Amino acid sequence: MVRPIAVFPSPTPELAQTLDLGGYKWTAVENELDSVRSEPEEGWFGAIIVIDDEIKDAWAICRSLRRRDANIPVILLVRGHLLDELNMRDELYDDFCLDPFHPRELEARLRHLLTLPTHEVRPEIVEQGTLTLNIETYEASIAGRPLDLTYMEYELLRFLASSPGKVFTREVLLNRVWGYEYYGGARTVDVHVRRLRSKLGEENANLIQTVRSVGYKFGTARWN
Amino acid sequence: MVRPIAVFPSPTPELAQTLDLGGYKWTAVENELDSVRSEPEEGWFGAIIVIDDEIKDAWAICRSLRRRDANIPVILLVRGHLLDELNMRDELYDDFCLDPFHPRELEARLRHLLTLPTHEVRPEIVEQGTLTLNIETYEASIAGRPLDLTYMEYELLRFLASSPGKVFTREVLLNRVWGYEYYGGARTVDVHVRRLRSKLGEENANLIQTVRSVGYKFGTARWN
DNA sequence: CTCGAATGTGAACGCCCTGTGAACCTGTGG
DNA sequence: CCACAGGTTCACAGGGCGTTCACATTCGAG
Repeated sequence: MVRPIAVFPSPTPELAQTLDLGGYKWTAVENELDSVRSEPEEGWFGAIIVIDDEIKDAWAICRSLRRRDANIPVILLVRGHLLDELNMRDELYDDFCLDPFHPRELEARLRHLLTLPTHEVRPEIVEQGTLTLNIETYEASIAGRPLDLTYMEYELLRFLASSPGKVFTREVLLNRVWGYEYYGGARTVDVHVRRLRSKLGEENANLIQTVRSVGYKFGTARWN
Repeated sequence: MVRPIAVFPSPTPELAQTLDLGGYKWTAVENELDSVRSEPEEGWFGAIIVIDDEIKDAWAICRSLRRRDANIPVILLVRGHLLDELNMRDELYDDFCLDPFHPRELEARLRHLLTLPTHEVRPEIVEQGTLTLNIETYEASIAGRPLDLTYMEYELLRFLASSPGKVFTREVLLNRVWGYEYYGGARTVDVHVRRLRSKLGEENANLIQTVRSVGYKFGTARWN
């Protein structure tokens, strides 16, 4: 996952290390305003809020996150003597971990909360312009018109569309979408791109753009 | 709350005391079969499963609870050196607590998980289009015509129909409907799907749709 | 403009996924 | 002991679709 986790306040070295080792991207936020301003366009992946000195600020951020999008997973780090703070505020967080924490416990909680799609009430959907991909149902549609895609076409389109504008070489695509080492079938990508374009329709074929001598990218067409 | 919490295995004095002081009713269960047999008519309020000696039994109970997809909240009590057990089994529990536990931490987790209104009571009747499933009587009918389904056919149909449109892999279906680890009998799912389709009748056979290379789903597009 | 490399395009091959019928196994009731 | 129902596994056939190839077209450097 590329989306960052919001961390309040600036994490201790132990916390930063645990996040880094877990492969998570994170961004420190200093206050509620910051948690809004620093939020990336795709939204936070989750939030880790330390309940310690600045208790009021911490809860303010939680409320702010809940108000904006109830589905952002929130994990609290809380000192034992502050456990009572959680009482009557159950709706402001999803999980908590006693601080100081055991790295493996926090790791397990992060994995459980963040990698499990069950907690996401909203259907997992990728949207780019008029293109909509529903991860749960494996359905795709563009401008309301449903697309009948095969498995590989769907996977390729999803991969491209989830990083709009970014160029991928054929080799990278084979690795990430097909999942095996490059064996010499680079043209396979071309053919799938072609079928995708034809299924996207005349007016949307340029959603997948060729970058000559490099590869392909997904981009909303701004000129015709 | 009157519904009891299932506790596996028989709780230690500390655990029993924590539950009693929290005002929870609880029932000790000894094994998977017990967790089904002892379940009150209104269903369990939640479950506390200790991951310790009888690991396999513990997970079997979790799978069994998850099988009747009423969202029974499951909290694990796990020794630190067994944390790895949780890996890849995220769908089998909702929260965990390191054991030995601090009473106030467990108390907070119980309150957080059990008092939140996220866990609704299991539905008595599932209706999707012309399909009707009566949970109590195990009766199914489509367009008024009653269906004569076997137990597994009924469970499979109910699971699929309760998340219309969502695609499930054979592996997930074996886990959630059959309730065991995936050992290679994926074709079992195919055969049951085929029988379901034939019993649904010619005109409704497409209610269960094949998503090639992925799995099966119930119904068609949700978003149209 | 010319040429070579990169990409688009149509078609054909063949693997692997799924549907399907039937056998096998297990438990239950008579 | 047999008959039967229901669940699981197996073998085989058909077809979808991913891959590859040959050829056409386009692009860009010089």
